[in-house]
Amino acid sequence: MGKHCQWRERLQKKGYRLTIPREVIIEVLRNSTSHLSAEDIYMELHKKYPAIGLTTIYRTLELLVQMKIIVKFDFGDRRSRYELSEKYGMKKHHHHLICSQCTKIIDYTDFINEELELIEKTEKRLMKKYNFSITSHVISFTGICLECKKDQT
Amino acid sequence: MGKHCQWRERLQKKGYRLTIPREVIIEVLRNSTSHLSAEDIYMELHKKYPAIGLTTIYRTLELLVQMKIIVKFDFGDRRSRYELSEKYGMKKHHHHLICSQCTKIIDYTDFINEELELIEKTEKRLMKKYNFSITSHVISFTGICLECKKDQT
DNA sequence: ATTGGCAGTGACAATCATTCTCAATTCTTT
DNA sequence: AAAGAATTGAGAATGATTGTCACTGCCAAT
Ligand SMILES: [Mn+2]
Ligand SMILES: [Mn+2]
Ligand SMILES: [Zn+2]
Ligand SMILES: [Zn+2]
Repeated sequence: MGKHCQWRERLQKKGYRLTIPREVIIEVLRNSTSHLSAEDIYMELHKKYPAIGLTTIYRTLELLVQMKIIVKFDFGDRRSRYELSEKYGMKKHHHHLICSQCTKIIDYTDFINEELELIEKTEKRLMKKYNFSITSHVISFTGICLECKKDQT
Repeated sequence: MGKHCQWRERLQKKGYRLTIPREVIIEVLRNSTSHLSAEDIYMELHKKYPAIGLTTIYRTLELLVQMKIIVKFDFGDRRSRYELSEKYGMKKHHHHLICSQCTKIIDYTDFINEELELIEKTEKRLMKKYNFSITSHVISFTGICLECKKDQT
């Protein structure tokens, strides 16, 4: 229950079928807390569904991105990573802290109010000034995480 | 004059040599207003310096990134793109507007004061809370640019 | 000025995520 | 059941990036 089920209707309304691969790929994304790559998903599924091929994973992810059911990220490790979008998953909108040493990624959602207000204000200003319809934003901070700091003697 | 020349000393201090490819690659980046890929740079150089190979471009870019003389970006078109970093180029720190239709990228530098203050404040808060040394941030807004909006009837 | 060592280089091969192709399978609708 | 469309998987192809290796040029010590 809740909106996290509506992706099915959304697909069907556009004439797409509900298939096992689509079901299971979304399920994997829902049950994961991290940012999965196509291959991560493939390996996770392969245990229970050895028939599902990597090509299908890629195709499905592409479709889901296009339908805005999931979001595609590029964290600089040369492979795309995916998250359920806020609307269809349980995760709240968040920003990222990326460790440039170990590539670990911390999601943070505990914005202060000013932060949200300012982003909104900035988006409005930019839309007007550049005649640009903003649909989403990505904010990430890069640096060195605690563990990596310790490691470097 | 100005700090934009100090990259030479920076390289030499670390024992790296000043070579033609390094000189020219930085020159190309300096003279460009857009975000160049390795191949963009290669093609630009190839006219005047046909002897410089693509491999060298990649190697040099990697070195320059590591020395923080340039910055590597991932805009989602599956190739890395590079900019002189604020310290060594003339470009001011900026954020990005990315058109998801035509992949055009607008740099904007006209922050409002609140924007800069809030980023600083947020960085401080995150560093403390997550024990994370933040060295840089990337902020980009994705959407549809004016031209693309017109095109879609 | 030679020599030895090592940074720097370019051609080419290898890698690896992603996309393409195509024949086979499954749904949906008659 | 049959037609037509959507979906699929295997394997080939693609394309950006990285690795290899023999070669070149620079510099310091002789
Ligand atoms: Mn995330
Ligand atoms: Mn830029
Ligand atoms: Zn780390
Ligand atoms: Zn556009």
